Amino acid sequence: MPRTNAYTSGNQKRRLRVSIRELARHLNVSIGTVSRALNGRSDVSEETRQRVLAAADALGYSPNQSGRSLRQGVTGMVALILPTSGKTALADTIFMSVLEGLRAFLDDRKLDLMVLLSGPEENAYAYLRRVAARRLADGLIIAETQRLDPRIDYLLEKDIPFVAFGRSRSGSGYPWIDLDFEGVAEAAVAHLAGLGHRRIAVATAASDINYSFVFADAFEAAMRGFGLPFDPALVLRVENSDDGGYAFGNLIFAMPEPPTAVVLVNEFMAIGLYRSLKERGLTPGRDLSIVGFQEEPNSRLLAPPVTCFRTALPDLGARLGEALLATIPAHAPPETAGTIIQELWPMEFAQGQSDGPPRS
Amino acid sequence: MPRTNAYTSGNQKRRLRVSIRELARHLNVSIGTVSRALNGRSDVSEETRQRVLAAADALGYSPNQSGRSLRQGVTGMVALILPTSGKTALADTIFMSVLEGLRAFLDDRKLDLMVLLSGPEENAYAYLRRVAARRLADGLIIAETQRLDPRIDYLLEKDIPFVAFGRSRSGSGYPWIDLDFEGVAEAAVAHLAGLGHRRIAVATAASDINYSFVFADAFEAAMRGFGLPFDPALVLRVENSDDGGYAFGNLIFAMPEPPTAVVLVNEFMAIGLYRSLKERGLTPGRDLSIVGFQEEPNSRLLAPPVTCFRTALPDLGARLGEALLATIPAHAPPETAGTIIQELWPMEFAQGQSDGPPRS
DNA sequence: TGCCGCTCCGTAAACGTTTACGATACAAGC
DNA sequence: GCTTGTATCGTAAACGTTTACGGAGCGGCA
Repeated sequence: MPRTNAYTSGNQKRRLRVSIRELARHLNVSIGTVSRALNGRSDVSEETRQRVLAAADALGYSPNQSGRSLRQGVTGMVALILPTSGKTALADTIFMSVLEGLRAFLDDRKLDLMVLLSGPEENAYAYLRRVAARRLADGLIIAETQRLDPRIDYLLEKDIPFVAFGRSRSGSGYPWIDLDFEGVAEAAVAHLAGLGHRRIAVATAASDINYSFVFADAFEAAMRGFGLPFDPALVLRVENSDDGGYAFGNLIFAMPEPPTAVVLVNEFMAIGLYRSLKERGLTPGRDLSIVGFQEEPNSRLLAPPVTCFRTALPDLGARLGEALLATIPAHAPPETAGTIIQELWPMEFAQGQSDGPPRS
Repeated sequence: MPRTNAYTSGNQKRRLRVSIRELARHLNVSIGTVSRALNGRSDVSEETRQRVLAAADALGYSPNQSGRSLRQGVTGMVALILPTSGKTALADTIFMSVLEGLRAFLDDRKLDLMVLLSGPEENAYAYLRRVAARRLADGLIIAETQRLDPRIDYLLEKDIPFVAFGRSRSGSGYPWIDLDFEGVAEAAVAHLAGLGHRRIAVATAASDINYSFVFADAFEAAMRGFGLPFDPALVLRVENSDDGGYAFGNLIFAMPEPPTAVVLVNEFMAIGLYRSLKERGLTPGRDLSIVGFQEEPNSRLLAPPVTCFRTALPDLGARLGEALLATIPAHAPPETAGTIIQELWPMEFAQGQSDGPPRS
């Protein structure tokens, strides 16, 4: 197929795309020299380098990425794969902050970040396979790890560099960063126990996301650790959204003996829970103590402000970048090359006004 | 540099990546035949095709995207470039819905969507140049178009297929989809005028985003059109966020003669404005009529619900995809090939409870 | 003069595909 | 038997880079 260099059909014919070959011909030098000049190698005279740079600018030349990565075996890109679950608003706001930190981190290292949307959760695995096999990126970041996550098994088997945002029971020995759900559960229970609460409920996510199990287990361990009575009926798995929090509220107040305090696995739920309380004429912090998880930008709207655990999400994003790069031979800084980073990310306590001593 | 096919250093040596050449050698056929078999061409016997498919699966072969796009001149990807402005929450929630529609649309056509984050607004142009020149994607979608947007000039000059989400004064004859700000402004003013309001303020964005000017201008035209007094002091440009809405509230109530109704360019502002009203003991809909723009998921939390104009964002995303594909020769469906789609996207009125007749 | 080393540049191979073209084998038609 | 057509496959070029290697030119030194 003879694809001659296309011209626009307009009156001023204009070359669509100039290759390094044409640039070299235009300069009367070899393409090797052009490449060396553009890539800042030393074995080219300063004079020709300037000539090349000037001509490249004049002709609007820029290297073709496909040719480049084909030859070098490296794309210079990092992909983050995000399930765009319809309701799971986690992708929306919290993640944007993590993303910004990650992006800035990669930007400093001349790498580009591309976010790929895998669509609804059930397609996540199929999508990953499609994308990973094509080697669009030098490394992958997967999010919202499931309790058993076939993506992890696949990536391990194929030896594709990746880091997981969240743990999983699948595979082992792979890099991950996860929020310190255990630490939060313990600190939350300690805080509430210190206020005098003994009957504490927990709201965790109903999906297969790994942390929903981790958090529930950690909660139980903490309750027992502090010598509080643990009632399995007070561990409720609801939808991971504000609607889930609303449902949670309805559930606990339908109990013969409602809890006096609750711990939420995230703050989306706080929004709905507040709504549920309001409908009953109850006040957060007085009639029910609420401790949330990661601060969610929109929960600033809530009054009274939610007592929660939080962290600097952009820093977390940057750390994800570090963990990923350490597993990519071509991009790993010498000091961390080959290191497998597995890290629980600490959260700090932020006192709000949604908690207090039990009322009765 | 002889990069022999690498092996892992583990005990069970495993080929990292198998190329079409090795697959062909393993099958004792030519690489041409393998390629034809995998790509579903007709000039290969059904028997060999099955053999090839089986072997490809067994060896875990999948084609290298760089080689593929180098040869074909097409990447099969579409890039959406998103400024990740720190405060402009527009990127966060509204955009996710548009994205999902766009993703599904492209997915049906075997194209992949990558979202690229250009960082803070001031870097948007530099980032676009970097990314566009490398031809990572067959087409680009740019968002948050500025009043004068150098990105558009650049893309037009380089003949790179793109569609803009939002109009601009830069360039012309390029495809875009934009919300019907003019229609909304007129309908909003008509609605409020019908309720008896004469003194109406508008809150628009303080940034250089194009629609903030369009909206303000359309508002003025509508006011004059309905024979209402137009007071330039009632056109306020505030930060495009809930904080901006809060500031807007403080501004109008500091006026000697506050407006009785307001129109907001988006609903983030409604959140802050409600806060401002609440602090003054005022009630939306009774003390101040509020008409918002695109419904924002989190504004569901507001009570009373905001009267606003909205639309099905995923459909809009799909339309963006159509407009883009029409400009990409390799991907355009025959019926729209070469068409330049420029479209104002209609919004529909949604009656809430944040408006009513003026009080005094 | 002969040799060495350095600077600069050209040559060509290689990365992994796709695909136009030609070659082969075989069946069908005269 | 010869020609023609069809099905199937191999060959090789091409996409746009990067880079190992070698060669030319030149100055310095013994």
